[in-house]
Amino acid sequence: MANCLTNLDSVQLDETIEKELAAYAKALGHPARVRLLKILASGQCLGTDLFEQLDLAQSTISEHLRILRQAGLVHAEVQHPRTCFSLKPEALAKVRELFDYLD
Amino acid sequence: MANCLTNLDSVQLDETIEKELAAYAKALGHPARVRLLKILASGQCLGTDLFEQLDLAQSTISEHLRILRQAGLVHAEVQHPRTCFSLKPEALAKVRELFDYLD
DNA sequence: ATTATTCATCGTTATTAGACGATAAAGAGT
DNA sequence: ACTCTTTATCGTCTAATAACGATGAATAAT
Repeated sequence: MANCLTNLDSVQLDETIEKELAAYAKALGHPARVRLLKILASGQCLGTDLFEQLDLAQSTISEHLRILRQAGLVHAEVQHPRTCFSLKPEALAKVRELFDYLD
Repeated sequence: MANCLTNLDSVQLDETIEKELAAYAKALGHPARVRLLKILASGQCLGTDLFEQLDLAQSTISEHLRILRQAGLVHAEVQHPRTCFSLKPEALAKVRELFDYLD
């Protein structure tokens, strides 16, 4: 068993961080949502434009955007009949910070 | 619609990266798996020790470990009857690198 | 008032994920 | 050969996810 870790007590576990990181990761856990974030990373964008960049039904993309919004990664500003989507400026930094928990 | 992005053509999309990042993120998308990674980040560990750190059935944790292995985040070295689990050294760096795609 | 546009939501279906207990497998030690 | 320990796998159940088409809601423009 080689030099396996003996004192696991010294590992500082934080359930809150674990849940937060997992929630962000889950939101990122689909290629379509990664693509949406990538597009939004270069500037805010209307729904119609986003719909053109993915080979999925409008309703499906809308659902992915809802998941990203709910995770706090994306912001939506309604200007009927359009909606302007944007990456939440602090979002990526927050994910990186949480990810550092694993170091 | 303010200053919404006009030329989406300039956004460089990479489907391979999107899939890779999504796959890693999916593997990270559960609090139990984040915890397992956190523990392994401080050193390799036998299954029995891991099982004590989570309030889940042994079979469930084994399944989470399988997912982490399959995602390339964790390595398992069998030394019957035990298995020594360890974080793949390059794994976290790889995730960070992929995450930079979103910048 | 009517229409056109855009995005969200609903209803449905199929697939995947998460959990558990029970069982199997694989040696190590007796 | 048998037993013990440890981890993986199986079978089952429930819940969540992903996808679609169709419909609904909200307003600006006609």
